Amino acid sequence: MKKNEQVSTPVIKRLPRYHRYLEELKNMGVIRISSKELSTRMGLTASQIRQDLNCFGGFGQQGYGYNIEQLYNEIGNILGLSSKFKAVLIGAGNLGHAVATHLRFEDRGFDLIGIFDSNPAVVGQQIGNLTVLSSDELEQFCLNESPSVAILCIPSEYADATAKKLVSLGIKGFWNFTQYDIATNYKGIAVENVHLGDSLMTLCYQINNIDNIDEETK
Amino acid sequence: MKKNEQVSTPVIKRLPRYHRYLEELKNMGVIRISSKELSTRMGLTASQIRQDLNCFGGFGQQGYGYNIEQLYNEIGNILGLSSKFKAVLIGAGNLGHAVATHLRFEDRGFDLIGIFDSNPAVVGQQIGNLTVLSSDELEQFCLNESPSVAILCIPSEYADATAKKLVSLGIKGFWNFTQYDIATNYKGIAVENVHLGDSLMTLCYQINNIDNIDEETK
DNA sequence: CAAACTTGTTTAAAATTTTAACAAAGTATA
DNA sequence: TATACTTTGTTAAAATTTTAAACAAGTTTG
Repeated sequence: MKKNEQVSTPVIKRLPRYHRYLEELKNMGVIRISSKELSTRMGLTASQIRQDLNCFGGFGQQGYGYNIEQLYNEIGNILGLSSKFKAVLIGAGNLGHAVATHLRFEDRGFDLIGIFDSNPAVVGQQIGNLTVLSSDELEQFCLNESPSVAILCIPSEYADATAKKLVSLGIKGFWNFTQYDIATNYKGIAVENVHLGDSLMTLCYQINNIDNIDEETK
Repeated sequence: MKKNEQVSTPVIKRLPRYHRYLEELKNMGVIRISSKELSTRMGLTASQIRQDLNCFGGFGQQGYGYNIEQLYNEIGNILGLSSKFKAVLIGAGNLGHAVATHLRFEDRGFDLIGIFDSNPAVVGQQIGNLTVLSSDELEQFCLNESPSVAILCIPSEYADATAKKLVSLGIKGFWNFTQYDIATNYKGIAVENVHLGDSLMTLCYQINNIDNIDEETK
């Protein structure tokens, strides 16, 4: 580790991407790579890669480049992927169900330990190795297990109240799939707002303006 | 409409958020709002809102502010939400299923007209008012229906080949839920990469660095 | 009519990204 | 071993983008 300064958000957001490319290279059996070659693969400049990595320390070697497995592990450490933050999923509808089964939480610093829904038709359902519990049990569950993260897959109108309640129960981070914006500058609370609807609208804009997009790339 | 210059990506990405807040205000029956009040609600500056909107024209009135319904409609027009781009969903696993049922495509410029999967156990399944078709039928379907958008909810290893094939079949935009990065500077192709895994890793970093996050907000 | 608002627009400041450059340290090779 | 080559870490500077501030001009309101 090197600097004590605040690392900028754009840099942080690029780390998972580096991690992905390095994982792929690792799986392909590649041993080492230079910032130059990685940059052409990723569509960045070598300079940016070196500068991003240098926010955290020097992981490469002059004349050699980066050892892929080592760099992969280093970035994993920076992201803290070996954490085991306990997570609860609130809302086990279609989306919640998919989120619970689709993401590899264990590889990304989380341990999904509880799923809750208010719909009696869903309560009791088995998802992965968890049984959906009633929302009525959420409070007691939090007192017992002290999860640190909540994944919100509930209707937007309940988001604000639910988030407030969860904060009072000790939740420290939200992965928010509702349309509601959870304030990102809440005291000591971490928030990732996903907002799939926004993404879809952005795509709509892009398609409507493809000519301009081309213009931009020139 | 006003300027011919290219509007920057961050501005575009904020439009759906404005749209959301205005929709909420509209539903609450509020008639008008000033950039000042909207800014405090959204946690932005009034200046930024006025400058963002001015990329597209002047929709307000001095001394009055903005008419909420009018501004809501204007932003909808800018985004092109009344388009009816034909969309196909590739991959009807948990995630694809959720995406198909959870998003209100009609309100966001799209019309989901086909769902495809290669798993025989899934083909024939009913999702909303659509029946899952076999991937073998995709090509013919595209030739018949000419969809302009593809939603990718398939394993990452098939993403590249599938995207290439779809482009050759006339697809103009991708909503990509795979881990693979679809090149965003492809000819005249629009891409929205969702990358839920990246988002989760970013959340992990944030929680591991909550102290620093607080520091940042000071 | 005058005071209070609030926009559209300009100008300035701040932050971020990109590019360039290069000494130092390693690798490869003869 | 010596020499040429590679490539990092780091600094500095330029370019771009984003954010904020400021204000004239037009509206509303009492």
